[in-house]
Amino acid sequence: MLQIDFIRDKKEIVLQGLQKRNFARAEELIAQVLDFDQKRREAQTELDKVNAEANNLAKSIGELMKNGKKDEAEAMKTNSASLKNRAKELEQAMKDFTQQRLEVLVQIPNIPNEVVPAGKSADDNEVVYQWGDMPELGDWALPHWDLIQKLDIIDFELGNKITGAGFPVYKGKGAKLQRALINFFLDQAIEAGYREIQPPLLINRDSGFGTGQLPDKDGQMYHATEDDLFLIPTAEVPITNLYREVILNEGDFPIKNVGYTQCFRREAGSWGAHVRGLNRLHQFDKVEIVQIQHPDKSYQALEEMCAHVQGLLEKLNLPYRRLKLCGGDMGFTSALTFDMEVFSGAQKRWLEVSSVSNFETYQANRLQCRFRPKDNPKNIQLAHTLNGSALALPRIVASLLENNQTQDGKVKIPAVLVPYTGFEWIE
RNA sequence: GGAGCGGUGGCAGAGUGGUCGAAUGCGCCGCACUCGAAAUGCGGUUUACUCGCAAGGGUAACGGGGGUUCGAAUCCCCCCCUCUCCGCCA
Repeated sequence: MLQIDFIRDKKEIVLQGLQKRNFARAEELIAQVLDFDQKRREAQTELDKVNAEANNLAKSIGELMKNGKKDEAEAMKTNSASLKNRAKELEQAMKDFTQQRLEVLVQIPNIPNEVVPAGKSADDNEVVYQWGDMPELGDWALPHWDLIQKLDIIDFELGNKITGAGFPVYKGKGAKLQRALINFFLDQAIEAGYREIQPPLLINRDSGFGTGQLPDKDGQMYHATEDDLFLIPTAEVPITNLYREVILNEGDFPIKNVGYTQCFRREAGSWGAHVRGLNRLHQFDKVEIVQIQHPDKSYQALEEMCAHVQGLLEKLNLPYRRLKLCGGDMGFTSALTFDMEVFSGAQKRWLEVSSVSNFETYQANRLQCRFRPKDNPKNIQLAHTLNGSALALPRIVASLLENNQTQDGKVKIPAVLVPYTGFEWIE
């Protein structure tokens, strides 16, 4: 969430930024936040005074007791009763205003970076880079959902039996291909200086709040109600939360972690004709890179992360394009997001396979992830958080299968993966 | 799931009603000594909110919440978590 001080001091900048997102309720919510904030401060100022008075009184009574002046002490006690009542009222008021302020604050999205283009929907995203040759496939080319059935490597019917739609079963070379991709992505990230993390797949409410999934997006996560835990929608959640309520030293930067996890998404209400096959699943595999950075270096890091992701796609020889998301299409918590889309030759569609974002201090403020500047250790500041998929597997698999299929019904494995798969062809 | 122990500052660890935001040790920072370093000595070293142009004040926090009391780290109640043992089990 945005920092209250920033909203107080730079209200115009906040409003301008929110406008770029086409965030309709900006004026209203900002006014509410400032109002609750004002009331909260007034309550605190008075509460502090009352408490100070009560503290002094208690001290005096203590002195009198010690000196045996019991009568005088008793006389003062009545005074403190009324102070106590007043303090209770004020404390309640403080709590209420703080809570109300928070409730509004979490409804306000991040302010887009100045380079973010204005726009309303995915149609307004900017293609900033494109790489690779478009696959030239004949009419014989099959979409991946037909291919996987023919090759018998991924089974949706079995998944339906075990769980339900969107939970595929990977079999034989299909399973091995998954494992190969995961290992390839992890190895590449480690080589790029990331530390591998294996986090829990269930998270508590504090973690969900820290990265922004809670309070509003709980409907998108699977909920283990008995223990009030949530299945992670992405490794971003546990890995970023490693740094919740942490004060880092400036020398700790850059912090670069990578994790492979399965991801679970309810995807409520988002099913349709264009999400056939592997295009959208409830459970899928993803390797995620997460950085915690000094504010001065975070955009450099963002570029580095994009370059890493693009390098992976190039090594897999998948034609892709890089999009700079417009204000209207960006995620709630992001300040700048680049999406990578791969062209899938038989569906003849661009598929999003990665989303790389800088959240600046928006997540860090929720997480309370901060650092001490070297030159001024007292001046503790919020860090910047970033993350990106590197990469999400299902659509990579879909495009690999489609683009690398041959007319006689086989699929060629990209050379970089062969050491991981142990085979060159799926047939 | 049952029983027990515990939860205090960066860490370890004292503190069982007031003068305790908290001893002591370690760590860390600064200074002195030294050619330099080590050792030693001295000083400093939590965070949040808030008032103030500033200097500098105030308040809160000892797992979380509530209560008793003029006054709570300390007493009482509820909850959470760690650890140990038992049970179950990969």
